[in-house]
Amino acid sequence: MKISTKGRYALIIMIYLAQRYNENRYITLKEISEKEGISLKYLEKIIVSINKDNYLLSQRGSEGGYKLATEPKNYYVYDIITKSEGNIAVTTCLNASFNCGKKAKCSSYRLWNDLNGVIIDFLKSKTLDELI
Amino acid sequence: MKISTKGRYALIIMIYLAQRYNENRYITLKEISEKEGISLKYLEKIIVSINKDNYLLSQRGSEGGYKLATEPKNYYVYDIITKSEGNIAVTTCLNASFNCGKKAKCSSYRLWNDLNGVIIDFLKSKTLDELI
DNA sequence: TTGCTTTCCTACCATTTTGGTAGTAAAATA
DNA sequence: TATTTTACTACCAAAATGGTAGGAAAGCAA
Repeated sequence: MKISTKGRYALIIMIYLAQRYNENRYITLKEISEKEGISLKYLEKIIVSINKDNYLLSQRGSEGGYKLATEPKNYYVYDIITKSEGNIAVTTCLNASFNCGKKAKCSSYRLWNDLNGVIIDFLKSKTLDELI
Repeated sequence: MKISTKGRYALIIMIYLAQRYNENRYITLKEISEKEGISLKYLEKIIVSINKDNYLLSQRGSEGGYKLATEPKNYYVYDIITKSEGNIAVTTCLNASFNCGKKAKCSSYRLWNDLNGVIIDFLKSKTLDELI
């Protein structure tokens, strides 16, 4: 029942970028790595998964790095976590591919589904601008 | 970000017992194992962790088994899950032993702490009688 | 008192997930 | 052209997950 370091570090990266949104510059992972004390190589791997569908703006070479593509208020924690962690369903039995043959009439299933809803609602209610 | 089979099966066991609370008999794990299609040996291991502090009534030998010690409405899903899964903190950084040196001023920390609160409140609001 | 049943207890283990590291290619800039 | 930085691929050790196996202890029935 844990959000792993992928999700946690992803949020740290995004908060770091959001706090510097007004500086309007590309921020290197090297800088984030040094300031936050997280391995550069691991950050690289994590940001690649966040940056699917060009969620961020990125630029290679010197003076390159990453920055938010739009204002912090448009970035939902829910999206950051699902991009970095993948499916966050609270039990495997919530996955469509899981087939125990009694979902509709299973009271456990309904409970986990409700809990999942509560978690998703919470994460969707939070944006980066609330966190900076 | 998952509740493992331990927690899921623990809840299945408890719902099974709760549904038969009025029969006022000891129910064997063999019966639950066959009805729910879960390995007997694994259920044994799981129920031992649930049954800490005599959370249930148990009896060995023939005509033995397990039953609820009190009415289903007195069993909270929160207790069932924490007994079977252990600490359910949503991130490792919520644990007291985790020391990054900036908890109070960390906006990520506050977010995870709030999420954790939402989850705990939900699980504490559900009792077995609501699930049967 | 002898089986049989059922919980209780301790080990063990294969597979998957987590939390990274390493190396290199490609692009951009100075 | 050298340097910087992202982008991509492969690998790996340690921990967690999801069990299995074997037997001891206790209680009931015949």
